[in-house]
Amino acid sequence: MEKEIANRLSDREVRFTKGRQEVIAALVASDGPRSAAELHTIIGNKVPLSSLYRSLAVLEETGVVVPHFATKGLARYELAEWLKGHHHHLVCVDCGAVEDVEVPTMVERRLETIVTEVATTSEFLPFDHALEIEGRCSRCA
Amino acid sequence: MEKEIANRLSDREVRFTKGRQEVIAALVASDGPRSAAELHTIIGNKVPLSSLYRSLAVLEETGVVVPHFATKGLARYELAEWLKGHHHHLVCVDCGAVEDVEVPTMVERRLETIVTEVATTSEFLPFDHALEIEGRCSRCA
DNA sequence: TTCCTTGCAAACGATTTGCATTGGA
DNA sequence: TCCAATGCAAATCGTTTGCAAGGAA
Repeated sequence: MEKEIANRLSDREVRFTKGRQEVIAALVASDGPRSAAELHTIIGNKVPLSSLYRSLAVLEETGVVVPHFATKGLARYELAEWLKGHHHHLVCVDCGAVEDVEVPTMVERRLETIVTEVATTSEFLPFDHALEIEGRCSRCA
Repeated sequence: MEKEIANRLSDREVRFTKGRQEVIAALVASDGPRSAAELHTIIGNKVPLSSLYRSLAVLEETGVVVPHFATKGLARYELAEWLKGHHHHLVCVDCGAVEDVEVPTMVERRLETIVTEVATTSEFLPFDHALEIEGRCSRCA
């Protein structure tokens, strides 16, 4: 996976520096989106936050990571769909943790059908959808 | 609708002051969630932002409004479901505007089925769900 | 009077930026 | 060599809070 990312960056003449590699490694190891502060901790406080934000900005512009906003004023980042596959999120209303869920292809198809149906009733051109399931995670239940 | 809100507040011994009424009026007139800054403009810059935030906090605690986070970590508020009904959102990837969509009951049922199916495969107790449809709105298309 | 609410300004946390320095092709 | 990437500190943005003044019960 780091290989595909390296190629993507080099195609766009963007360097895959050490700092950027650490961000990617941290995201690959995560089972859900992570905020800059969380990544900062995971990486071990080596990389200053400002550099982390800069790495995330570059990776976002290159289409490698994508921001996600589910809980109060915090951007969390995750690998783009072409890297980690299409998925949805379980958002804990108590602790704010966000976890990925894979949805079986069959179910995903039904969901796409719904999205199409909903969008045709409005003047809106849909490209994507996100299903956020809110509830309580196993730790908070 | 303002009547139901007034009752809810008085039941909880919370005053329905002029500032709070203006926030509600602005939200009732909107077709999607609105940020504090947007409400500030709609209301006409009369109410200072800090008071607006305080009104929103009280209305949120009383269950009259709910926050929504779709773009750039900006909080946008809308009337709670018991007031405006269950609905979903169309999020424009260009301008960031968020608009409500009503989903026919039949379709909504299918969506609930999907949510239940997805959640049973994980240790997660779902109470609610939000379907965000990302695309381009009629103005940006 | 006694709380609750407001306005203003200052404080806050998350994120961004300017600038001088470092590092890679 | 030369431009991009970094670290640090200061700035910015959205949001929150302390405090003194205003208003309702």
